[in-house]
Amino acid sequence: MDVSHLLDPLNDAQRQAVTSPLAPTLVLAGAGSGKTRVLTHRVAWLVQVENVPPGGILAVTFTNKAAGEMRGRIEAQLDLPSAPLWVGTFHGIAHRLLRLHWREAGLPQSFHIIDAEDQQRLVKKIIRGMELDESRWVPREMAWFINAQKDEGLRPRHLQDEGDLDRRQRIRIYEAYEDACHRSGLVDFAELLLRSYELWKEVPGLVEHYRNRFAHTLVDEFQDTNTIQYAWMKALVGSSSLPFVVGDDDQSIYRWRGARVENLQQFRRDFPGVQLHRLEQNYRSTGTILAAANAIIANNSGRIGKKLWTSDERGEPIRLYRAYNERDEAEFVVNRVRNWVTRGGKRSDAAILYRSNAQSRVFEEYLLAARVPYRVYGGLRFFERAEIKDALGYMRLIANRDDDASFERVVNLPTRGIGARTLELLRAHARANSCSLWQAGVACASGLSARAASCLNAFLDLINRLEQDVLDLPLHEQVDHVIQASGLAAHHKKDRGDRGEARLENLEELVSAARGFEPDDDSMTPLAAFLSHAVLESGEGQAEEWEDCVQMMTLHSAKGLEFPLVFLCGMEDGLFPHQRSIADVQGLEEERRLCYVGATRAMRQLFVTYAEQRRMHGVDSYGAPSRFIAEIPPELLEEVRPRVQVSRPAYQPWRGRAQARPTAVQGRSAATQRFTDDAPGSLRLGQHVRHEKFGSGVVINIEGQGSNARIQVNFERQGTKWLMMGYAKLDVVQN
DNA sequence: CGTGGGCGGATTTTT
DNA sequence: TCCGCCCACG
Repeated sequence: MDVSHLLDPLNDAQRQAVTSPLAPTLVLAGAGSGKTRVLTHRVAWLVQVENVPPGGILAVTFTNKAAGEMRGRIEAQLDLPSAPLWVGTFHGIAHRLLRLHWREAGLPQSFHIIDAEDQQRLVKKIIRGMELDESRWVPREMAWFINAQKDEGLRPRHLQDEGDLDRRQRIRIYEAYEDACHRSGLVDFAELLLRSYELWKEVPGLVEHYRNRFAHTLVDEFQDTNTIQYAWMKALVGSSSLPFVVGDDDQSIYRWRGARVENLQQFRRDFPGVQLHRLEQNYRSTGTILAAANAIIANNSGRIGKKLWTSDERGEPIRLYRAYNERDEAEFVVNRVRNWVTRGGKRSDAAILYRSNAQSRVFEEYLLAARVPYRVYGGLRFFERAEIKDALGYMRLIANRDDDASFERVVNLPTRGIGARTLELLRAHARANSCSLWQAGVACASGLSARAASCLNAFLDLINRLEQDVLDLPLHEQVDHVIQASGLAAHHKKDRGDRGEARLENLEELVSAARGFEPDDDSMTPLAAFLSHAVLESGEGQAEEWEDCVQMMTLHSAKGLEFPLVFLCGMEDGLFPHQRSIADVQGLEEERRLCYVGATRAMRQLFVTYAEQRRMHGVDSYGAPSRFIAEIPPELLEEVRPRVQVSRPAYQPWRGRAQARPTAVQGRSAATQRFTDDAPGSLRLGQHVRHEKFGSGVVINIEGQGSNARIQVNFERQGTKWLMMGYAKLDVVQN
């Protein structure tokens, strides 16, 4: 068979990896080195050259997006439907296994998946049920604890209190949580993985069956696997199936949620004779950007080792901007974006990256003021919105009356006279009889006041009736009917204004989502399949109209993306690297990897900015420039400094000795200092000025324009004052 | 049962 | 500073 179409588009290293002999294989794939291409071509190679039937291949990723992309590219590559291949996320595949083997897994056939929010609510409910102090046993932290145990493969019975009373209590909460999940048939995300791992371990013959079926297991982003995912893969692969894993230890940024970079090294130990390939040629960035990224990451210890190179030109230097404060930083970035657009660039080619979400606000304000369209990634996603979860709550209750979380969610939404008193009674009854709230409702209807009883009965009847109404309807009509008949639609319609309207639109969008939904698993009802889909696939991009806009996101969410123009903002010690990660080496190295990820997002031009002063949580703080800046070789950097210039002739530059500010990069002065045209030609924030009466100070705010503008100056001796531009006699201090 | 004010807490995020 | 949560009040 002619395989030239398969191999021609590959470079040497990629070709080596794709055609790797049938042995355990590890591909170290640097940023932008064509990792996905290698994975998809490997699948095609296995099918077309090694004659592996597509059904014998399992490909695992972390995100639905990556899974979708891989599936699409495999289909294009093979030119046949990829249905027989199992391509999915760890969670999606675990889910599929549990649906197929629910009995062996000890789950009810109708088990439901709960998302992180549901989980936290449930944990909170349990803590309350145990009459524990919620400020001491913080639900969020307890949920975290439970997930961390599950990620390590640990059940309560595996845990010892070690004589520690706190720990003992945490284990009890974990136990109580497990009981509750069991009673209601609920499965959280970590449980999907752990349960399917236990399936391998405890059901005789099952893992052998899958081992035989999947002769090849491919794993993407291997550096992100946690303990249980690694153990799961290892158990599946056994000694007869062949693993092909791709990852980059330098891009491991999820240690804090259980990811183990060590799994890469562990893989080499666990599978002797591993074929190791390195993809080091980068097709994304300029030489300068790569040199900087390489230099930064070289400061980490214990790397497997890898050095990116490119045949691309050196390109522009990395530009460093030292802002006076976060507003100045935002203004600079916005000006640069406008500049880019003026010169014909697309807004969507520009990305503003930052360490934490809170930083987006200032950028948003300035982009808004400059009327530059933007999009912030990382808000609530479609299926996480309250109104959507309410509607799904009804659907879930229809599918499973014992789903307490959904019961509580919708029992009084819209309000129908079932208040806290009634609910407390039901909870007590449910607790006493170890039954669900629904069962408690059926049982205690008589023990309530006539009024409460009739309200409650009306609700029980409503749910029963909805189930009947919906029985023979196609999925989207089921959803529509429930939204209407439950009163949810009317409830939001009452709320005049943007918010209610937006919620109604989202509910309509839910109906469309249901209309477009294609179940991929016929062991479930379409409704059950849709509900699982809604939890596992949180709906990124749902109902998002696409416009050419500036992209804003955290460094974490930028992983895997690329942009011609990138701004790495807020590069200050304490913010990035984050204060909470600075103390230990591991934490700091992860921050450094994050910096590496950020830098390697840039294709043509990288800007690095930091603010000398930053207002956070209402307090001003003064951070030193990020230590990562100093790790960039100075010859790659060019410091951008605003031209110190006054727009109005009224301001006479003060002819004193220039106040030298410390150079941006500590201990280095090689960064080329050049005055550029960034200042809009007026007094800028951070400008040192002198007033004949108040003395010297610093401009900290500017409002308005022209002679009507007001400026706020922080005077050394007099404190802050607002001054009218037109009247104040200010001298600019050259600095 | 719904709202407003006081309080505490405030990396990073997918599934 | 700002957001979300809880409780007290109308």
